[in-house]
Amino acid sequence: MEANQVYSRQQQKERTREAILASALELSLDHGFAQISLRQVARHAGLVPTAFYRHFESMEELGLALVERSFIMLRRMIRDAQRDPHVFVNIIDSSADILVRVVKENKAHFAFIARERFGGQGVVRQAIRHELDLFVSELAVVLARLPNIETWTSEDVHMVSGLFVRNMVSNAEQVIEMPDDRPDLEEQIKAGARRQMRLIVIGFKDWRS
Amino acid sequence: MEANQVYSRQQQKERTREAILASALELSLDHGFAQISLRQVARHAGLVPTAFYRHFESMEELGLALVERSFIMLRRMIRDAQRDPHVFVNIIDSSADILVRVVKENKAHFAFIARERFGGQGVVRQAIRHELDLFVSELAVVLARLPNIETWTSEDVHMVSGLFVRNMVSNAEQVIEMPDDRPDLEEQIKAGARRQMRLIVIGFKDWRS
DNA sequence: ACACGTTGTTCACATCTGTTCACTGAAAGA
DNA sequence: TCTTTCAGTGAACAGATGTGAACAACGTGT
Repeated sequence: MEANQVYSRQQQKERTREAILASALELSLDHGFAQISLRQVARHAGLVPTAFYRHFESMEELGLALVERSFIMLRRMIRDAQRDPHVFVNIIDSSADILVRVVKENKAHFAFIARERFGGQGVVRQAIRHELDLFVSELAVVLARLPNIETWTSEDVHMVSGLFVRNMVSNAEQVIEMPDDRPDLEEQIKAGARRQMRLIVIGFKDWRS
Repeated sequence: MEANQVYSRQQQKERTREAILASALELSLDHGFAQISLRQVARHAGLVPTAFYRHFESMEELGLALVERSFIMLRRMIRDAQRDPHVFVNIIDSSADILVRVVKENKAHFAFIARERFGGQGVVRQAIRHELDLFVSELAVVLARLPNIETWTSEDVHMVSGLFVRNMVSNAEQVIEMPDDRPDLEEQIKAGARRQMRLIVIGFKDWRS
């Protein structure tokens, strides 16, 4: 190394580990995680292929680390959103805004989840499905406290939660696929998301069984 | 060839083309289309790698052929479903039944669409998105004639159509991922789909703007 | 009957892959 | 200060990959 005496051993190790993760995320944006090779990741991180093994046993382990990391990000986003004062005033409109903004900010992570949820190799895909199921359950707990919903059966609440998460994922997909030079589409996506949420919410008060 | 004098040249060509398409579809069920190689497809179809080029210029072209084929199947399914007398009696329940049945029957095609919709390489993914958009528009025309909806703006109808297609895709994904040895899950998926559709339909009559 | 065109084969090559092994240099610990 | 530890290197491998060129076999139109 040139002038890295500044960093301790642990710091340096953490640094290159970070570089590997970032490289994998960036490369999988273009080609999908399952398509990229160990050598590509190492090269992009400025490493020789064999050095990869000092940090991950295999590409699969790297993939699982990315899943974990992506969902940590997702949960932080939800937590922050719940603190936002705007969501009390108008849940639907602000949710759409927040979704679009956060997805744009963390495009690579969301794209990773969206793609590998189906495209990925066995274990990674399984991990994502598990995390998503968990996420539906967590949202169900939040929803259960809403005015029109507090009398519903837990099955019904779970269903609605699934409906919301599904639409969240789907809208996130749209934002990811949105070309950078078409900011008009952003408003269109938001409008669609709002409409969908409103329609679902309208059904709440007349729901039975 | 051993005893294939029975078949004309065109017939034989069509046969191996068919074999290539079927092989690609079958192989992509396990690993995803983007992961499989030209050589694997050729081998599985009983061909030498270079013979592949007599039928497709590249794997990408093969992928596009599979997209086309899968959506032809999807449209035929919708057309047949509309003829089914049960759908008049109870749209929601029979839709859920039909969806699960057809997806089970054409698992490979649906899995291909679901996976490559996001996991795939650029052109294939783009083709699928385009076909799906088209599909939403087609469904919108059908929906526009429904009792509560005929007064809506076309934008709103399009939105609802998107909501339905999205849920259809999502439920299809669940059916695909369903283990073969768990037929109890099937009823659960149907129940979920029914609930979701009902909730959305309930919103219809109170929808405005 | 014969020349042509087309499907599929055989051989070849350069490239990229994952993984192994022995190594080096410098930080960490004694 | 001397020794140990360990992140990163470099060369080497066996295998898979896409693709090109020459060639064989055989339906097809003349």
